[in-house]
Amino acid sequence: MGIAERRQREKEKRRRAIIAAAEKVFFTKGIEPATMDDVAEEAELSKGTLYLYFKNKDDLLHAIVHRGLDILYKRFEKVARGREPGIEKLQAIGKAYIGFFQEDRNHFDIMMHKDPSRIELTDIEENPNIACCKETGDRIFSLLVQVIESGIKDGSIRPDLEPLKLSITLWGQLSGVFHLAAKKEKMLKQILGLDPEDLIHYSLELTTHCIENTAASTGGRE
Amino acid sequence: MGIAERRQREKEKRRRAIIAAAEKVFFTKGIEPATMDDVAEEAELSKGTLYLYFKNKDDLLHAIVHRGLDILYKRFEKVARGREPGIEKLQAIGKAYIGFFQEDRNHFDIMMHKDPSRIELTDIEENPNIACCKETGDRIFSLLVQVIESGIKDGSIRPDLEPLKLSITLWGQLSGVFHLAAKKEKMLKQILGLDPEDLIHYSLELTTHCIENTAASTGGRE
DNA sequence: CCACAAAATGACCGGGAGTCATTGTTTCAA
DNA sequence: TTGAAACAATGACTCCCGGTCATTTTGTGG
Repeated sequence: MGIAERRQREKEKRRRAIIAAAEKVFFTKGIEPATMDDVAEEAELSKGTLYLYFKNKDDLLHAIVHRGLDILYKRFEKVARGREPGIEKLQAIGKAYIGFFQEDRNHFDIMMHKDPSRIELTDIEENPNIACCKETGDRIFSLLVQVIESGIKDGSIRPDLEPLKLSITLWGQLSGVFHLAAKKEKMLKQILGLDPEDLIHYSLELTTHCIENTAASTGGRE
Repeated sequence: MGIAERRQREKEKRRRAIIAAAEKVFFTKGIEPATMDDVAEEAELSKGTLYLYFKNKDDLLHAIVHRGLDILYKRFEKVARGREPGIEKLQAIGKAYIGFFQEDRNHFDIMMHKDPSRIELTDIEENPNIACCKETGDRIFSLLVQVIESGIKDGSIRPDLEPLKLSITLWGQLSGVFHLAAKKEKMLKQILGLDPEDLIHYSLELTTHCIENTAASTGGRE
């Protein structure tokens, strides 16, 4: 009885096709100027059909944000797998974020515009898509917590720091600098003569310096 | 010839009255749900009149953001005046931000929703209100730069840090944590059992520890 | 009292988000 | 083969809201 399953697959496929069309439209026209009719045309569907797959424009946007978060998470995961000291993995995660910023600017911008921190508990029950988006956000947090814990264990990170609090703080701080760098890009460059990426690196160094365990008695690896 | 001047004053007064009405409406209904008709009714004016004083809804919002920034700046200025070491003034600025967060949550929320970093060079020439908003933002930055410079001079802040870069980084980091704390308030409390304000304090401590000059040879003041 | 300007008005327009009655398509039992 | 039930797609339509502009009201000076 594979009919139901086939239908399910086709539905999933169409859903992805709509997201792909929406990305194309949102990326080129910008979020607010882009209309649902635009997306419908790009997807070669009627507008009404879009609303069979997504609750509203916002929901569609969240699906894109979710894809972005997923891509970002995969970048993080890749560099956090190795056996390096925790502090180096944290740095690598920062660099991975910069890579995402440089190479997938479209997703980055949409994520900044409609950032994942919007997602609140109350929404989750009403909206499965958002809930799934939340999961990815949580996955990022727990990855950070793991890395920090491993860093404390291997002595590369100050042992007096609380992994959970620290991971949230780091995430908030880094996002803030990215946000600033992205939104004030022109201003930074033209008025202050600063390179946004340079600023992010600066922020990373500052933070790293601040959490690394300088009093490590185990005479350093390497 | 005081007629032109009086007219000018009256215009200014009406402008402020509209902003006051808009604050009332935006604060209670929320930014997107609130309509220009709502504001017009609250201000006891016709909708058309609003557009004699503000270019559009966004412009009106910026006026409110500007007021918020101004209030915040004044708080900063108050605590940055004294003769304390630079590092302590920086901490005090952080605390002042927390005070603003607690006591003027409405402005805070609007500033987070439509953050000042939106303001780009290109807009400035077309829109005097935005330009004036930018000024307040710059005032905050230059205050930070001053405090950092004073801190380096008095030996309380690491001398190898670049005041301009640092001030922007700190501002970005702090805003990021505030943003997270505000937007994920429920999630932090309910799932992780963390108090948002606690988190901000944590972030502040972390950063302070990171920029203070521990190698100060001058055996500490006090 | 008129003429002119400045200020205010609100009916109106355009456009986009979201709906829903209708139409088209697939499945399957009789 | 057919017809009816479930499922999927449609697009004309409604509603709402930001923004406009021809018209009216108010204030000023001769």
